Amino acid sequence: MTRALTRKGEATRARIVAGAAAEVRERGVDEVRLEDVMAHTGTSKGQLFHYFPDGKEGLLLAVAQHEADQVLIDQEPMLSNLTSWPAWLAWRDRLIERYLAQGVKCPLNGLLGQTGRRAPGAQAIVTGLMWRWQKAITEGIRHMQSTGDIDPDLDADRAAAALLAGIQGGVLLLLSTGKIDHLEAVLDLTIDSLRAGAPTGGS
Amino acid sequence: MTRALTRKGEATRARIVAGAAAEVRERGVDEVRLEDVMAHTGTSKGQLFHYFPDGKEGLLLAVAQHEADQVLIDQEPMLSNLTSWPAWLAWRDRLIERYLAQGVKCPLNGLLGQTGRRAPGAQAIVTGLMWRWQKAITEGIRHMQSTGDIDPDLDADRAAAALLAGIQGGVLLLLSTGKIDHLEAVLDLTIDSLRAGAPTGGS
DNA sequence: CGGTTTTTGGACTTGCAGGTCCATTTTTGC
DNA sequence: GCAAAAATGGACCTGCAAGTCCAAAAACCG
Repeated sequence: MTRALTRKGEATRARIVAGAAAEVRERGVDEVRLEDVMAHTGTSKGQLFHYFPDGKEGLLLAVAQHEADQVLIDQEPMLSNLTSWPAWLAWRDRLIERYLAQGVKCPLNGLLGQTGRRAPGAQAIVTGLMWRWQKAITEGIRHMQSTGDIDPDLDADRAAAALLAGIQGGVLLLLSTGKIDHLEAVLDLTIDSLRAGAPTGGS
Repeated sequence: MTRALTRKGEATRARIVAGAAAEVRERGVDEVRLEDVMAHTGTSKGQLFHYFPDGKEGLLLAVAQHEADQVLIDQEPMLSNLTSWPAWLAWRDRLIERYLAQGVKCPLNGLLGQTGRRAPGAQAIVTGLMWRWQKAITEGIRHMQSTGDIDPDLDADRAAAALLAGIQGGVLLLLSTGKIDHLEAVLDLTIDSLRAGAPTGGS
């Protein structure tokens, strides 16, 4: 665990991870060859195995963590601020925008389901990401409940789970069909549904 | 296109596809070697390339089609019969049951997103599956609208898109986390939401 | 400085899995 | 039954990509 990385070393390592991540986004996990990474980052095989002694697997794991973190970062500060309906819509817009821009190049498409089976570590990364994501949504719902904008009787965690699943599915369908419609529909209808349950306008 | 397959030939071909499908479910798409298929189906390399001249790619394509069809078949007759709330719940139960049993072994996990990029044909298979699936849901919603059980003003296609996305995400999360909670939450909450919008009990 | 450790480059090895080929056996259809 | 076509078995080829190794260069640190 004690790392002996000099400045330069750390920079190189970071460059490799970033380059590998780009390569994964571009070609997909299974299609990435170490040579691609080397070419893309201007490094040699010696370096790759110097910084990632476990070889490709270790590198991909680092990439996965890097990308997983990025997914949540990209949603900030909206995701941590779901305190009003306009804020929810702003988050919605950010999601749409982000995934529209990303298009087919999902950095985690290989991770979900498949890679989870590969490395036990990858499983943990995905699970962790989903866990954090859902937790943030739950907190948003709870806040809206505290302000009376959402029915306090609603199971916040369950609703967050459903919304998260919807988002994942929406992204998945974006990946396979190229259309963002599903993601949009999920976000709009689910948020509407949350609003509808509010004590304000209900039965 | 002119096939010259004898009885035996057809049987062997089917055996290969079925065996390969099992193998894909078991090990995942990328981890399947032709030798695995050969061992599992008691066939030789000559046979594989005899029935699938395009090699692995052609075989996997056949497997994909086979599995995609199965996904919808497994939901019958419920999926084509969403004509009452109990019927909807029966469908829900069937989905839960099916995916609970299937667990991590999703035959299409490699297809979604990733393989879609690989073969242009795989893309079409997934898109086709999603299209048919969504269409069936849409028809269910339309029927419920016709009987007054769902608000006629609801955009059935959009609602179906959202539900489909939710299901996909639920399955995805089942694959990565091993828990069926997300799928359950999506189904229950979405169906509830459809009911809530009904003219019967609404504002 | 100068010894030590880290970083870097790249040639080389290795194993594997997809794909080719052809000889042999079986089935078909008349 | 017999010729043609299809089915089968398996040896062989081939290319690729991960991983190994070591020697040279650069950075670190007292």
